[in-house]
Amino acid sequence: MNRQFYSRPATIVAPELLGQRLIYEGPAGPVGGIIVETEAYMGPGDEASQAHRGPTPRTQIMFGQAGHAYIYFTYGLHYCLNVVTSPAGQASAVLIRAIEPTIGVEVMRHNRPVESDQQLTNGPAKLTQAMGLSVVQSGLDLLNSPLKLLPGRSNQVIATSPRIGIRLARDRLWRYYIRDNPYVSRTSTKITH
DNA sequence: GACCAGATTGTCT
DNA sequence: GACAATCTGGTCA
Repeated sequence: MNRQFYSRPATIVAPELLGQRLIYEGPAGPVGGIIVETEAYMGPGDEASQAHRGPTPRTQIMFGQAGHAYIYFTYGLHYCLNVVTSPAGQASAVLIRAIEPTIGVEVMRHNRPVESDQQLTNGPAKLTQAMGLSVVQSGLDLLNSPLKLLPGRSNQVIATSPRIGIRLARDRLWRYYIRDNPYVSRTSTKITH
């Protein structure tokens, strides 16, 4: 996994991130798990992307170098984690929507007390809360920081669907997830394979 | 499971 | 001033 891996369009990188391990070496020890759900955002040409109207102070990290983390604050109380892709300036990024918790599960249970581990990281704001990520970690280089990606499983069965929680460009099937994995954020009512 | 309301604040028009 | 790449907790079935 090198810079070249990330320097490709989000629609290519997003499905390839499925099955890989996301790890954050946090203050309470390493936390993370297997990525099971992602979404691609393609920059200014994508109406659903925050980069749609060009760079702003908030979105400038998306316009920077591939392989960096872009974490934003939304709905007044939630954080979402993205990986910047494509060559700098294109503002293409992949939203990490869900992971299967495998590393530091005790720490994540403490960060996010819920009844079942299935609810621990099965959503974009849930996994940032469980892993202890916020805008403080935004901008970190996944190739050289406490936030990193490592090889995990391969040969996963990948399904696609429309992206979730957006108003525009709902016709694009740019959500990718591992089929039948219990940690995917929701059982979509409208699955397209 | 489906549908709905409310939380809560940064960001941009 | 409108809205947001969401979540929780309620109702009804």
